[in-house]
This record gives sequence, C-alpha cells and structure tokens, in this order.
Amino acid sequence: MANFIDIAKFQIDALLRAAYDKAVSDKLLPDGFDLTGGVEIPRETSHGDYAATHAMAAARALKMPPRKIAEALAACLVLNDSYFSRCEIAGPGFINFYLSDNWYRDVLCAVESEGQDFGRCDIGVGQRVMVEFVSANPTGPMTIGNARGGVLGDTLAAVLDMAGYSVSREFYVNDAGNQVELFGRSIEARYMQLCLGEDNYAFPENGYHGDDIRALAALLFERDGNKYADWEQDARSRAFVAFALPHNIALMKQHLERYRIRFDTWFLESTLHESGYVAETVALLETNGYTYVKDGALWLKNMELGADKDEVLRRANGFYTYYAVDIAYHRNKFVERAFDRVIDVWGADHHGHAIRFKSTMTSPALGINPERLDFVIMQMVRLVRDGETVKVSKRTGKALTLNDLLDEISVDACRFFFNAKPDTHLEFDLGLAVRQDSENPVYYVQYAHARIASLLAALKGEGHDVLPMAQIDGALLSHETERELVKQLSLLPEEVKLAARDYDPSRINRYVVELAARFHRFYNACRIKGEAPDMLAARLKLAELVQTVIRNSLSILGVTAPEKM
RNA sequence: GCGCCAAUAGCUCAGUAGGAUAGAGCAACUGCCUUCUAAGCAGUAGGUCAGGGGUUCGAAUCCCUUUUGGCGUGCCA
Repeated sequence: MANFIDIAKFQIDALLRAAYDKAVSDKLLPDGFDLTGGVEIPRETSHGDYAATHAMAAARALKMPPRKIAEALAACLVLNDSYFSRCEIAGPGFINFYLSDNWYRDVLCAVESEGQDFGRCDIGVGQRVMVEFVSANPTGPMTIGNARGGVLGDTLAAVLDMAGYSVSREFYVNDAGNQVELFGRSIEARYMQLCLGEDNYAFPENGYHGDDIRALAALLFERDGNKYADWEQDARSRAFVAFALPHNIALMKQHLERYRIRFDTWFLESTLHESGYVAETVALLETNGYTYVKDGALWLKNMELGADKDEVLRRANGFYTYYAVDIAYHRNKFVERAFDRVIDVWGADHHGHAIRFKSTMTSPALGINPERLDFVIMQMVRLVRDGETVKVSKRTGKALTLNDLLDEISVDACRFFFNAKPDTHLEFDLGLAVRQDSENPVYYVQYAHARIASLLAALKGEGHDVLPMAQIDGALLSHETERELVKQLSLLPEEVKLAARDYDPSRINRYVVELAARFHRFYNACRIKGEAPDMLAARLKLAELVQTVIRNSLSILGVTAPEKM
C-alpha cells in the first residue's frame, strides 16, 4: 500500500526543514521559525515534478524576499538518499523538485507486487461503514435518477472498500405506509376496471397512473379472473399489495443486477413496524422528554433549529410518520447494527429533509456523533432530447426507466456516464446516449486496455514474455511519455484516498481517462516491437503494469476491461 | 420570503485545505497507418472563470453583494 505522492511530499517537507536548520546554523536565515508550506504537483512539467511553497510562505515572518529564502534553502539541501535528483528555484519563490530514477523504478515495483490491490490505502481500516443508496420506492419501476444514485452509491462503496473500510451496501425498501396503501388502491382500481369496464370504477385521486400498475392488475386478472371482485375493497387492496410488492422488489433486484449492483442487505421498512422498533424508539423519545402533544399528534421538538422545525412523529390517527420511521431506521443502523459510519445517498429533492434529519439524529435526543452520519446529496438528472429538456413525471407514468435505458445503452457506458460529481446537475442527452461510439470516454479507456492486451499477446507470440521487475532496467524508461505514464500510475492510491475523503468516486473516472491518454501518447511515441532486448523488456513491462492499473480503476467503477475491441 | 446546490471555451465538463501562462473531451480546421489495434496520436483555433466589491505577495478557488437556473420549505417518503 505505497502512496508515492505522500512519500514524495513528506520527503520534500523533511528535506526543506533540514535545510532550514542548516541555513540557520550557517547564518543564512533567521532562527526560530517553524518552516511549513505546501507541496504540490505542478500543472506544467517544466515546473518540475513537485513544487514546494515553503519559501513564499516564510517571506512575511522572515522579512525576506521569497526568492532569497529559496536560494538559502536550496543551498543547504541534501538530496542524497532521497527520491529527488535536483531542484531549482522558479517564479516568485517556488522550489521545484525533480524525481530520480529510483522513484520511477519503485513505483513500477509497487504496482507489480501489489497487483490487483494496487490503489488500496488504509485510511478506513477498522471502520465499518454502511452506504445506503437507490432505496427506490417499490411502488414502481426505477428511474433515471436511480440510475445515477445507483452508480454513485455503488462506486462510492467500492472506493471506500479500496480505502480500507469494511463496507456494506444497503437498499431500504419502503414497503409500508401511505404510498404502499395508495399503491394497493391503484392496482385494486385497475383490476376492478378490468372486471367492470374502464368507466365503471373510479380511480383514486392521487393514484399511480403508470402502465406498470395496469400490468400488475392484468397479471392478477389473467391468473385469477374476477375472483376478487366481490371481496371487500380493503381486503382486496391488501391482497394485491402482498402480491405486487414482492413482485416489484424481485424485478428491482433483477434490473440492478443487470446494472452490476448487488446489495448486501435489502432492509424492509415493515420489519421496523412489526418488531415494535418504531414504537419503542418513539417511546424512548417520549420518556426522555423530547416530545409534546398538539392537535392530537405527537411532535418531536427540534432542539437545534427551533420550534418551527418540529416534526410530527405520530399522527392523531395513531400512524407513525416517515420521520419517526426514519429515526428508528437510523437508530437501528447505529445502535443495533453498530456501524461506525453511515452514508445515505439521497436525491436533491430530499436535501431539506437531510438537514433537519441530521440535526435530529445528532441532537441530545438521539445522541449520534455528527461525524458518523453523512449524506451525499446528488443533484437532479436533466433529460435532454434534441436540445430540449424532457419533463418526466412519475405520476403520469411517462418516465424513462432504468431498464429501458439499459436496453439502449451498454451498462459500461451507463455506469461511466452517470458517475459524475454528485453536487452538479447532470445533463443526459438521450440522442447522444444511444450512440455507442467514441463520444463516450469509456471506449477510450477500454480501447487502451484492449490495445495492451493485444500487444502483450502479439509479442508473446514472438517469444517475448513479460519479465519480473527484478530483471528490468527501469532507467531505460526515460522518454517523457514514459515518465508521465509512470507518474500517473503512482497517483491511483492518492486518488482513491481523495475520492473516499470527499465522497466523490468520479475522481476515478477522470483518473483513468488521463491514464489511458498517457498510455496512448506513449504508444504512439515509443515502439516496443523491434527494440533492443533490454528496452523491449522494459517497455513491455510498463505496458503490462498500465494494464493492471487500468483494470483496477475500471473495477472500482464496475466497468469491464475487454481484451479485444 | 427563507434554505440547499450550481453558473468556467460553441456544447458537456475538470480545476476549491489560495499558487506560476485557467485545462480536457466533443464540434471546426491541418497533418500522421506497407511496421505492436487510427475507437489512436500530433497540431491550429476557441475564455471579461455570470456581474460588482473585499481579504492576500498571489483568487476560478475564501468573504460580502447582485443576477440567473435547479431543488426544497407536507400530519407524502
């Protein structure tokens, strides 16, 4: 688990501190300053491999021009036994460092020895984290929004796993409450319309109008005829729910499987009701004095945000609200199942709830440490066709479903495309999406992987096997495209770390596209076949290690790495 | 009204614990395959980082403000 970025930065910082001490004893710089500064990777390669800002940061305190400080530090630097061969002073006072051959070599050795584990880091070791995502309403098919939330949650979970966390993926099934009741009433109405004729049975005011509801009713009608027609309406609704809910859940599982998403747990809301856990949780809040009764309903006091943010827990009719159930559900995650951290991936249409809900969970009433509960709020997907926004309504049932989408677009392209930064709106162009051409960067990356595969096969056919690093002369890889390629390889563990820290798995998309770009550049600039044996072996090894890292990256994203294209 | 998210090239987007001349892909234009996959590479062109203030040696990045867009502000979930 070598992070060569951390190592390089740490070394530079230590080297500069040592240089400062020497400069002080040589009377080049004033004493008594705690030298610090940033170490970054410059955009321009002409600015070195790493750049330190220590001299500029010290300018004010030392009352000296930054360049003078830089010169003094540079004069006292001892680079022996470091990963750097030289440094230079540039611009307003940057100290730019250049990597030495042994750094490049060590990176390649790390990729070789870690193999499919290259990219892992240990920031999450010993912590159990749950990622809850999709959690689509089982009353209907999953939407484009679920397509986004699906990859986001799944790749976030993958990234956290790479970062050392013990990760659990969870789907919360809302199989209780008002929506389910309405779901049953809607099927019941469609069923009765089949029995009596469309115009002879009223459809509920706020019912689900989608075709899937009609299909469920038709399924029941075909199987059992009109045998439910003379049942009492409530009993009929309940019976239909008992049939339709498992049916829909099975369908969701199937579609998510197709999307390469598999959950560790499908958590049923109904179990919280049946076990009495919701009642118990609310009773606890009541006992501890965090509630009051108004208009016959039981209210939860919001201690943090004020009385106007108080929430109803139990309606006057005795039913618990979603708010009470959500509290119970999260109490279950933290208390009963003891997750160290919980991440909920929610759509932007729930962000208001997220703010209030977090304040409730972390208030004295529930006492959860705020650091243990996080929300990833993803912005909406805007569907565009022919340059115009397509309005999608779940009510009228005219939404494009996840499964429809997968009929048109490859899973690879879909997963890659939807894995964008969570907090920006995602524009999804239907016209563009059906095209499976180079428009989509996923093919660019896969092409690099396939190219390497065929390269390795072709050379193996000529008797050139890939040799272990121990037999490779790494110093031969001195071409600019080779060095840039190795530097990009070294970055994966750092990218995983940042993606896990920021809950932004789309970093991996950008990382692997850049890696592919650098490989293509190398491929065009450097020949392998026909080169002298040492050079051929070194470049072949480089290609193989690039393939490993592309594969590792795509694996995080849940995208296939084809051998041929 | 209040709250959350956003605004960067013609289009889609990177770039935020403040760093050097703001990047990539697509679209446009010019080159590169008798040699390892041209789904590729090299190059040209394209910008008042929404507007205005402020902090700083230094701001796309931090603060204030204005404008525009999305979402929220239920005894729905």
